[in-house]
Order: sequence, then C-alpha cells, then structure tokens
Amino acid sequence: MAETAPEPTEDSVSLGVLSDLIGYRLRRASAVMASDFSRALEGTGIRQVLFGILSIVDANPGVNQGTVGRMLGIQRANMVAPVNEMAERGWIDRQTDPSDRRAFILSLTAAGETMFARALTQIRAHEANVLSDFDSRDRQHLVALLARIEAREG
Amino acid sequence: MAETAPEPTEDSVSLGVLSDLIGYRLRRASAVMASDFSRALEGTGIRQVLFGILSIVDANPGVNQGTVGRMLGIQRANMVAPVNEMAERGWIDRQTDPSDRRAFILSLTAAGETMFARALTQIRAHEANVLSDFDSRDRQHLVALLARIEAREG
DNA sequence: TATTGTTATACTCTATAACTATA
DNA sequence: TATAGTTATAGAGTATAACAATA
Repeated sequence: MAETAPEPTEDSVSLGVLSDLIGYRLRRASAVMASDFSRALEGTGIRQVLFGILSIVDANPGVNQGTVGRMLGIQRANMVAPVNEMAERGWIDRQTDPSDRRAFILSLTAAGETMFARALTQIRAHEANVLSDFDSRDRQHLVALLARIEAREG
Repeated sequence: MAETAPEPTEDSVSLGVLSDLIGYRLRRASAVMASDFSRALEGTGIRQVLFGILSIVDANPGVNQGTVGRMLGIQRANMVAPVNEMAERGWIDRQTDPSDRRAFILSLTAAGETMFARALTQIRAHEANVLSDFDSRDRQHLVALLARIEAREG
C-alpha cells in the first residue's frame, strides 16, 4: 500500500495551473454572477442579454438596432430573436428609420420602461447581495481592471 | 429640426446603467479572454473546457471523473462528451476505479501530457498578450477580487 | 457595390430526467 | 436506497452564409 500513488480525495484535489489563469477565474466569477442573476430575475422573463438591450435602448431612445448589437458584441443575425421577443411582449417599439428605410430604430414602450425599472431594482439587489463584502473602492477597482481587459477586444 | 430628438449616432450611444454593473463587466471581460483563447489555440483542438479538465487530471493523476466535474462546475452528464473526446484522441486514460467499480479514474497519457504542456505554453502567451499592460500586482489583485466572487457560488 | 435586417443552420455549453450497474 | 456514469433531449448563446430591400 505504501508504494501505490494515493488516489486524490475530494478535498485534496487541486486545480493545477488553472488557478493562476485569469481567463479561468473570469469565466468562473462570471458564471457565479450569471447564475445568481438568473435566480434573482426568475419569473420576470428578463435574461442578461435582454436586459443589456433594454439598458441601451432606455439610455438612447431611437437607437439603431445594429448599433445596439455592436455595443453588446451581438452579431446582427443574433439580435433578431431577442428584439422580436421584446417587441411581441410590448416592451420595445421598433420602427423603420425614415432616413434609412433598411434600418430599425428602437425605443422602450411605457410597459418596457416599467419592466426595465423593476428589473434594475432586482439586479441592483442581486449585485449588492453577491458583492456584499465589496466596498465601493473594491467595486471601482474591479470595474477598472475589467475595463482594461474589455478594451483589448478585437 | 431643432425640435426633433437627435437620433443617436454610433459614437454618442451609451451603455446606460449597464456600465455600472459588475455582472455585465465580468461577462464582457470574460468573453474577450475566451475569444482570444480560441484564436490563440486554433487548430490544436483544445477548448477552454477541455483544458480545464486536462489541468485537473494533470495535477491529480487518478482523480475521479465526477470530482473533476464538480471542481469545474460541470455536471456529470456534461462531463461524458469531453472525456470521451479526449479519451478517443488518446490524451486521457480512463479506467474503472478498482475500489468502486461504478466510477472512473482519469490520468493523462504521454500524448496527453505533451498536448497539455504545449497548450499551456500557448495559453500563457495568450494571457501575457491580452494582459500586457497588467503588472504582477494588478494580476494578483484581480485574481483576489475574482476569488471573492467565486466563493459566493451557491 | 455595400449595408440592414432576416432566415436558415450548426456548434458549444448548459440543464433535467431516466436508465444501468454498482455500492 | 443511494451514487457514478450514461443517454436523450431541450434551451440558450454564438457563428457563418445567403437573401431581399435599400442605400
């Protein structure tokens, strides 16, 4: 028995080099946030992608649909289904751009504004909960570090 | 013209409340890393999930398959395909655990060790590239902040 | 010719339930 | 009865190519 390699038990298992990789850590932290987001917004019909679109349309009424996608890193083909979904739910008003009739300009309906405001309240509570041991300096520092990575997008 | 709301142009469009949300920032930063990872490892057949499994099996030869999944947040049903894939490629040796014949214990083959070492070199280069303006203090600080979020996993 | 939104399609990752063989 | 791995399946997110309408 002393000669055989010990079989790793649950507690003694290590991540190996993975624990030093920023890509892996980001992936896991992002998954934790996403999972708690889903739990917190359950039943509202709001998903991360939908909220992203609502936020940009709310802040920029009459914004071009393709522009919203580019801001979020969503290709135009993949914008169609979520925008349809929210138009059918009566959250988003989608109109042909009179100055370029190929394009759509988006804005929130009154119902969309209400949904957005409610979701934002729930999301702020969810973030406050997951990040309850983060003070405002921690949060700012984290956002700043993440922004430097986002800026490397290409 | 002075009365009509200006239509947002690409440059003037804002993310709205999204820019303050840690969940969104993590999602985008993680996507930037994932995208550059894919580009850097193109042609090797290595994906993020596969490398995660390789790293744990490398560090813990003879580790239980289900344990690997739990470490990575992958459910047992979703471990089958990637492990099959790497067993068929001859990277992973999968054997019945003699002390519990329901279970599999995993280790890397010589070919698997070679693939893992090569991939790690490429991944370190990819991380150094994306994080070229991060000094070691920045990296450590980021990992520490992310670890605090990971710890909130439920 | 180029661009906007669309459709169709495919692949990865993820989530759940039910099965088998062992324990 | 509980657990490990498996199978089947379905839902999201994402990627590419080709099309119609418009620029």
